[in-house]
Amino acid sequence: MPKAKKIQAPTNALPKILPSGKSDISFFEQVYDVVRQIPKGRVTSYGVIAAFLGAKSSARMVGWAMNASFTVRPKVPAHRVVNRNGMLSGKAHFVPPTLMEELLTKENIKVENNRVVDFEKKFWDPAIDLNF
DNA sequence: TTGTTGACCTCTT
DNA sequence: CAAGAGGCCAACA
Repeated sequence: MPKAKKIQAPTNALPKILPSGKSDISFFEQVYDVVRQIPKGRVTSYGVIAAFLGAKSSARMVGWAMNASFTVRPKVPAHRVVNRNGMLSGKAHFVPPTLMEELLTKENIKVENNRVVDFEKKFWDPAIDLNF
């Protein structure tokens, strides 16, 4: 389960402007920006974030971003991100593994069987409250 | 440099 | 309805 692997923040985690002027900031950094703005007491999913950033099929990358999020500052509320079904798939990656559930509980989000209760009500869509 | 591995999602059998 | 496969792309061995 928790392999306790050390993961470094992506080398291109900082805003980066390419000579071609094509790309502005890295995918990872965009993910962090979105996650940081998740309102307290709300949750969202990997896929939605990916889709919001224009990488619909890159939900896995959001997962990787979360994996490295612990090494990134300012801190990212990774516990507010769950999978499509509202399940705490990343729970095992927290230290301790119970931390994710605890943090959510503190924010009035009930968790049962590794799943967020009333997920649809707590769900937060970046496309709604965020204007890019 | 190539191959494997994901905190996922969706479409297809 | 359940299970499998493909796709995405960065990090690692």
